[in-house]
Amino acid sequence: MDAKPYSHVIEMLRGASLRPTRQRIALAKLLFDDGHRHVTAESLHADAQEAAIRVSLATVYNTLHQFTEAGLLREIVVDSQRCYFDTNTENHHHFFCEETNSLQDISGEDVVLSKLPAPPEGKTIKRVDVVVRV
Amino acid sequence: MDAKPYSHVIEMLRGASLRPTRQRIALAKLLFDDGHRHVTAESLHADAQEAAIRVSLATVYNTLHQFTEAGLLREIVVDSQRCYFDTNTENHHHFFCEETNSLQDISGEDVVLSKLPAPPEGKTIKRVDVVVRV
DNA sequence: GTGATTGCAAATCTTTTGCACTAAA
DNA sequence: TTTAGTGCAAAAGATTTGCAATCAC
Repeated sequence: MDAKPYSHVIEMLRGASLRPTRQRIALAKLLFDDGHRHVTAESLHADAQEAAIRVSLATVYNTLHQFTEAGLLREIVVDSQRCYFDTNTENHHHFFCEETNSLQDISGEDVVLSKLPAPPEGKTIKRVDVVVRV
Repeated sequence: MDAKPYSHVIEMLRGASLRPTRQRIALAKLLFDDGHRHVTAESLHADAQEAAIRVSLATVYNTLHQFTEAGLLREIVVDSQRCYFDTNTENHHHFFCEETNSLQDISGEDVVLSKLPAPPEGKTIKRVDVVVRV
């Protein structure tokens, strides 16, 4: 497997006004170099350890939240005990297997909501999340 | 406001093979006597304190889970930091206001999913949850 | 150099657990 | 009496925070 260059993640970070530090670059490469991923802070920290990247768990948490605020990641709520983050930020939904605690993307086109109620007075719909529990 | 009798919650508990103890009866009355409610363990514990019901937080947690297993409550996942429980166990969905952390029911008929993908190999759909974030 | 970022350890918050005590049957 | 249920305090697990050390610019 070819190691990809650093330039593209550095660009991405600069674009998000995030200083391209060693830790952020390494985590961004883990997250974005191999197609879409679903991670938790713990799992990404473990991946980093395995890849011999020295980064603390606190920094992983901070980084995941900064990336999410910058729109590079999306937080998925499927379990009230753990935060999941998705590198796919397009309109889409999820299968969640409660047995293995694993997520699988459902493309936006494969779910059609043909009826939806109006939001409560004075509110605007920010997002509609569909979770199919299997 | 008329105090309702105890008999109906005692029946309900017996029906669920749960011994009708003082604490369970009191919590069941708080939960089911006034229409549908959305609670967290903390909020129900606070309600109990206010109603001068002596019950520990651990018992509130245990009770909420027992009620959920018995099908009297349903757990709703909208926030990865906290568990919410809904006294409405019918097919329905939710608005979730991220500003106030409050839930509002959407009746089952008001959401129509006209397209849904097939579940992954060997899996069965257990439930489809739609959360409209406002 | 200067201010942003990091690491660590401690703190926080929600939830669970172990065990002696109490109460329903 | 017998066994399920409860309370408390301690433990556990996820996440956040404070602050000194380090790094990007």
